[in-house]
Amino acid sequence: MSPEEQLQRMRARTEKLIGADDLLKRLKEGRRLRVKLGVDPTRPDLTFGHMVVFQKLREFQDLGHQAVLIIGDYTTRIGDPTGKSETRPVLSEAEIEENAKTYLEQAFRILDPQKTEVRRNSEWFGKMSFLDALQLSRRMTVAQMLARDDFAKRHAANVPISIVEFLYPLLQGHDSVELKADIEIGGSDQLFNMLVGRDLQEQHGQPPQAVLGMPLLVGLDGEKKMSKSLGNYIAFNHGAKDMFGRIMSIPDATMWVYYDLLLLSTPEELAALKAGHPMEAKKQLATRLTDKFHGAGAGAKERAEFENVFSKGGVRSDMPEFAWDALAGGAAEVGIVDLLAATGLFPSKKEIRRLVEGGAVRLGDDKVSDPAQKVARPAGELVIQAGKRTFLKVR
RNA sequence: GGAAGGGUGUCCGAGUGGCUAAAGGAGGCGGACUGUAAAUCCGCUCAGCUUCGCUGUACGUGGGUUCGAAUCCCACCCCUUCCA
Repeated sequence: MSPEEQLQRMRARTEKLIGADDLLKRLKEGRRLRVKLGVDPTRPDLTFGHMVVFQKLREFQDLGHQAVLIIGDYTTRIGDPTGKSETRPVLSEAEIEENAKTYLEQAFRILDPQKTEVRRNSEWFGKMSFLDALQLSRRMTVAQMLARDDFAKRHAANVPISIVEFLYPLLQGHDSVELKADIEIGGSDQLFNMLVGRDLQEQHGQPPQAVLGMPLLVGLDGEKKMSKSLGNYIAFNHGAKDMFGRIMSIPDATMWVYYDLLLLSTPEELAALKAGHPMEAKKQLATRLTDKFHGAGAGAKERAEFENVFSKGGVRSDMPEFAWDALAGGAAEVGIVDLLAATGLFPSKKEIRRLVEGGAVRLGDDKVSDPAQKVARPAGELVIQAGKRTFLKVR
């Protein structure tokens, strides 16, 4: 593929590409680019938001470039303030290590492990002295930091900004120096940090990396950025049922974004889908994404379940089962609230009571609305539904 | 170091001695409608119990005043602003 064509590919679906001319030059030299992508193992799950950026990295791999996946095990101990209104909680080393492990496992569902260089930034930061850190910190000014949008906002709103937060972009930037990155990929909210990498590289006499900002994936609510802390996310690790279900719950407008950024659909494909019924398009979206993470066929199975449960008002075929004796302690009958509480599927008895009073609970085909209702030991098996999506079986 | 303001439930935000488990909004959950979308309407939204009620916990932390405190007093912790 010609350098120009490669650049074209790299550019697809990006929000911003800085340093494109220079990048083209390197491509023309036939260089194998070192493509950096950093993730902070702050939480155990990767979400579909990460998928956008991982898929871009995968594209680079497919073009024959060197992917460098950097696990921010050291930086996580500081906490990236990006997009946050407050400082992140500090994780213990063990938690970070645990998260890092699952991150890799998940990342390789998208990336080609054979073509991925995995690094941890504790490799170099762990060796740095405090003096080294001070030297690093003198490379940027407060005014430069305050140019970053979220810092500026917080500052204006009198929301505290800790000094370590100022250090974060420098650390991320220093990673690029250590890795001699040719290009860094990140969400568009990472632009500032990635640009710091350019500055630092230049100060170290390295050619500055290109910076590629990917659009931020919108979450399930269709409005805010997908993030674990907002709860509006889909994780790589979600079970097929949850994954399918969550996708089905997104607003219609959002599904086109998902088609584009997650399935990399062509404009023609999108046009065809838009011509049909949105429900059908959404089912296909959910099916294809579920297949991607749970294997071919998983999506179709969930689709069938979904249609049975929600379109036909049926019950799920695979619901958790409980033994009556385990729940009721051998009693012949027990209150509905106690019965459900014993399953451990609900946060509190109050919550169950509310569900019952709100008419959300069904015993078999019968709606229960009295929390005092007793349930007798079922002769065979008894299906209980609480709310739209919680089913369980007692036998 | 000095001065002033502030810390309330998932979040935002009222509340300055009892009627406050704490207005209002957002979010969430549930119901109706439906395409588990959107829009709309309704209900719920700390926990436990022997549940038309009772009890426990909750307004930064710890004490105190009071029959009674988120509200008053003291100490401490934290945040913000201005001055140095």
